[in-house]
Order: sequence, then C-alpha cells, then structure tokens
Amino acid sequence: MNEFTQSIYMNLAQIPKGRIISYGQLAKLAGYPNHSRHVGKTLAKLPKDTTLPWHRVVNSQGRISLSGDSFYKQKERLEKEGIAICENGKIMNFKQVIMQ
DNA sequence: CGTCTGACAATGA
DNA sequence: GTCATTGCCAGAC
Repeated sequence: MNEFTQSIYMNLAQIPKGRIISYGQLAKLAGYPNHSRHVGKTLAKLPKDTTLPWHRVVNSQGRISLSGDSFYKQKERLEKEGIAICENGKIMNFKQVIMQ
C-alpha cells in the first residue's frame, strides 16, 4: 500500500451516493494528475468485499470501462443508487451525476 | 534495462 | 454520435 493508493482510497470513499467520478478526476483529486490508468489498475486489485464505492468510477466519456460480469455488477450497483445506464454501458443522466 | 500492458484522457477526423 | 491516435505512468516480465 503506497501513498498513491492510499490517497485514491481516501478520495473515493468521499464520493457521495448517487454521484460518480471519472478515473482522471479521481487521480487528480488524489494529487496525481495523469495517473488515470493507474487508478483503474489499483481498483482492479480491490477485494470483492471492499467497502469502497469503486462502482462510482467511470471513464471520462460517461461510460463503464468494464466488460463481462464486472460490467453488469457495476451497472446494477449504480442503478441501485438511482443512476440509469444503457445496455452498452452509457450513463443516461451523466451530466447530472458526474462530479464537477 | 527495454517492452508491453492496462477498469484512462484529450484530441481530431 | 463513434473510432483512431497519441500521451501518460507504474508494474509485470
């Protein structure tokens, strides 16, 4: 667990329910701009039973970057928080739920 | 040490 | 709107 990872977790934990954030924004908030890719890598290592809201992280185009089972898992979790998502992973009310 | 990879982002066609 | 290209950086090999 390094400083980068720690900071990512800290900021991610503060994303309110019903809101989402992009990988780039999260990295930036954590104080590491240009580390968007590493954010995804870090989240991928999280245990299944983590309490962190990893599902509130999407790419800058407002769509889910996952595929297969993980995709549906994230989709369902988000819809449970009131965020509508298309079958193709596109977030409907993206502009309303994305962090600004 | 050189290369490749990835839950990405910004830009342009 | 979508797709391709380029830049990015830490880890794996």
